[in-house]
Formats: sequence, C-alpha cells, structure tokens
Amino acid sequence: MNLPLHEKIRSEIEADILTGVRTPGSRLPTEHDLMQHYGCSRMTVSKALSALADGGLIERRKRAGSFVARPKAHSMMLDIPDLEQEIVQRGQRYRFELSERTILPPGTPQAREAGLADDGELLMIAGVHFADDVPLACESRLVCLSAVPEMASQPFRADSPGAWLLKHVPWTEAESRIASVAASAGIAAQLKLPAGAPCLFVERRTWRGNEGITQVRQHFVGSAYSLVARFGPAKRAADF
Amino acid sequence: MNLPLHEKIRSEIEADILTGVRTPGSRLPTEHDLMQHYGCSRMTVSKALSALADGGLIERRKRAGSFVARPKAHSMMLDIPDLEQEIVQRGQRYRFELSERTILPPGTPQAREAGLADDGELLMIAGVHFADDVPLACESRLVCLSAVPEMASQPFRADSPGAWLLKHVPWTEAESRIASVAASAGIAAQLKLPAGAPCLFVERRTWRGNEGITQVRQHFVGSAYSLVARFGPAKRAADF
DNA sequence: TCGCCGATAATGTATAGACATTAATTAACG
DNA sequence: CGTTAATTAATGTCTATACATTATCGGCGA
Repeated sequence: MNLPLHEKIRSEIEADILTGVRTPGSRLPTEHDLMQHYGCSRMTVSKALSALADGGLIERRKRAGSFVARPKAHSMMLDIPDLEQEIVQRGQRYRFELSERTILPPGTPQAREAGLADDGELLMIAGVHFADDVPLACESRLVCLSAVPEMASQPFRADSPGAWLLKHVPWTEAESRIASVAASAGIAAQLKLPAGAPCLFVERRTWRGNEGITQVRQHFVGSAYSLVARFGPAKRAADF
Repeated sequence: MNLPLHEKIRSEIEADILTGVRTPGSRLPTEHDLMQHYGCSRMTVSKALSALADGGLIERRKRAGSFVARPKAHSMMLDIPDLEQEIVQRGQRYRFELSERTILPPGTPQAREAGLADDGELLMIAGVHFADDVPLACESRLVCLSAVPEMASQPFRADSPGAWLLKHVPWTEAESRIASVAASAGIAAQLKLPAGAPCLFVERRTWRGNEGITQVRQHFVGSAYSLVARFGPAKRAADF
C-alpha cells in the first residue's frame, strides 16, 4: 500500500464516513487542522477533500467548513452494452441483420416525436441482433442525416449501426429510458417469440450540444438479457 | 461566465474532444505547452488534465503524454429511484404494505445464494409499494442482521425498508441487475396483474466493505414504471 | 542484429506562500 | 432593538519550485 499522501487522507476520511464514524451533517476538521494532523501542506489536504467533494461524499462551504453529505437520491453507473462484444465474450457468434433502411423527407412527424430536428432528412434503419443465429434483440433507429451524412452509405456488415455511430460520432449527451413491455406481434415475429412475451425495452436519445443525433428503440428478449448497474470502487467478480 | 482558469482549460479541451476536433488516440499538447499557451503555471494545467482523466475523457501516460481516450464501453448514470418521493412528486399518495417479516436462522441456503454471510440470522421482509392504493411494485428483501441489528425492530410505517436502510446504513458498494420478466402467479396476485404480464425486475445487492448487507428483488408493473439513465452535463427537461 | 542501459521527457506528488471569495460572526450605529 | 457595516475564519484559486517516477528513445557493446 504505497498510496500517495492525498489518496491516503482521502481514503481515511472516506472510511470514517462509510463506516459511520463520521455521521451525515457532522463537520470535519478544517484544512488547517488536517494539515497539522498529517504534517503536510494545505494543498495536499485540499486535494483530498476536493476529491471527496467531487464524489459527493462531503460538502464544502466557505467560512463554515466541510461537512459529511447527507445520503441523497443516489445514482449508479449503468454499463451500456456493446452487444457484439458481449455476445462474443459469451462465446457466441454475433450477427446483425438489417431489415429496413429508408430515408424520410424533412418534416415528418416522427422527427418531432423523437426529439430530432425536423428540417433535414432522417435515416430510418431497423434490424435484428443475433447470437449464434438466435435473435437476441431488435432495434429501430432514426438518425439525423444533417448531423451524420456518412451514415447513409454505410453497409453495416462489420458493425451494427449503434457500434458504428459510437465509433465515429462524438456526442455530448444521452438519455435512456428502460422499461419492460410485452412483445407486440411485429416484435414477437422478429425475435421469434410468442406474442406478449416480456421484453426489456430501451429507448435512447443522443445529442451533440443541442442537436439531436439519433434515437433508438431496442427490444431485448427478456429471458436472455439483463442490464447491470454498479456503484462503488471495486469491480466485483461476476461469479461471486 | 467567470470560470476559474483550470475549469476554462478543462472545458475547452473537453469541447475539442466532444466536437471531434481532437480525435480519439491523438496526443494533446504537453503540460508545458499548455502552460505557455494559457500563460499559467503547470499546476493549473495539471489540475485541468487530471479532471479530464478522472472523467475518462483522456488517458495520461508518463513520458509519453496525454491522449484522447478511445470511446470504450461507456456508462451512464442511472438514477436509483426513491419510490416514495417519485410517487409523491407525481401527485399520488404513497403507501408501503408489509406482507411478510421472518427471521431466518444462520446457515440457510438463501444466504449463500444472495451472496450474504451465512453465519448469522437473516431478516426476510416482503411487501408492496402502492401509489394511490394501486400496487406499483412489490419487493422481497433479505437483510443481514449482524450488519444491521436495529432493522429487526423497525415498524416500516413511515419508511419502506429500502428508504430506512438508505437513511441509516452506510454502504460502499452496490450492484443491480435489471431485467424484464413475466409475472409469476404470486407476483401477479400481489400486483393485481394478469399472470404473465411484463414486469421490470430489479435485483440489487449491497455491501459494506466485503460484508454483504442486503439483497432485494423488486418487480415493477411494466406498464406503469420505467427507469431513466443519463449521460452528460446538462439535465434535459423531461417534457422535451 | 539483438539486448541492455543510461539519458531524457513527460507526468505525479508535494511544498510554502499569496491573494481571492464567501459567509458567519461581531461590532457599530440609527 | 433591529439593521448595517466591519471583521474574520474558512475554503477556492494560483504560482513557482522541487523532486519522484516511469516509459520511451537512442546508443553502445557483445
């Protein structure tokens, strides 16, 4: 354990908070006190406290001091899956099969509905993700061609549209809605499921600045797929 | 916009990366170059770059320099709902109804299965979350009593077990699995749904250090509930 | 040609001090 | 007594410098 000093200070205070030695709302020592306690400079202490503040563990107020934050509505990190990678890692063969590819003229109502600009052409693509020739998910995507003109000429053989976009288009903001739905007749047919089977439904919209880039709706076979979200420093082994 | 200098440097480089001016894998100027360009000290530049590295936007290598990170399997922030707050915000009345509360002796197989310590008593509680007397979700929870002895005597009238734990127990790590399942007969009865209706299923395990604290399995009524995950700085208005 | 090894260029950590900013406290005043 | 102004204690930013660490590069020798 040869941690740098600011890391050591950070982790000691963090431990005190997480184990309840320091309770929410309580004030912690001033930077000056800590710097005497650890025999180091103020910058070093400040760095440790700033890191804790960034992580939401403490709150710092000028003139008043630093306080242990009250546990708020918290968040976890959700790993957005790269389907291909995940399937290959399972030892299965990945395939994306394009089932539709249309260019919609400017001004279609679908653009508004998806939160995309309605003053340019939209590319509409749909397809199914297969693992070892078993359908795992299907998706339907709208792409703003004014934002990504190269998209229109992509074959999507090596990459699925999502993987291609991820690799080639920088974005600043995204929002996903995750729900559970019963497979409609059309979805059921694509996924070779009985109608009404439960599907994990993900709708994601992506922006660059204020410009909407793409919207995608994915249906995952409920029995075959799940998402994982984590909170915390260490990555726990999957089989534990 | 009176940002501190290190923030300004950070955001300028960030913008370059997000807009594609700096492409993944490309090297950015050395701290020395940047410090000349901005006419400031190296510490200030370093602080900006460290923040970018913390955010995963760049990768820093000694002797080699700093590089724009390749977009990896990325992550989004998933807001873990405080059900009560969410329901009240919708203008509905919240109620949690306890349906079961059992103490399991040490060594039950369920402890192992849930990844909890099997050398102490477990509290098993189950109940249903109501919004305006309509069931919205049901949950079944195991709590390690050796970690949280006070839990056994809680009435769970004001708070649901989850809200109580969140308020009173510090934890360091959590993992959620999110899936879509068909309601079993038992679940369907609790949620007043037809059997087989799609439910959003969340299984969460929580640790303090290496000590498992609790495991919970929640079934949400699919047609009434969804989760939202976000990536990006600004919070977009919900109705947009 | 290959491998080792030292020089070097970059980041990583830390110091001691300066001044800015902010808000809680206290003092002065009407 | 209440309001306003000054003080002051804390964090926030920044500088200039020093030394540590480490991966890369280039050269030297077998």
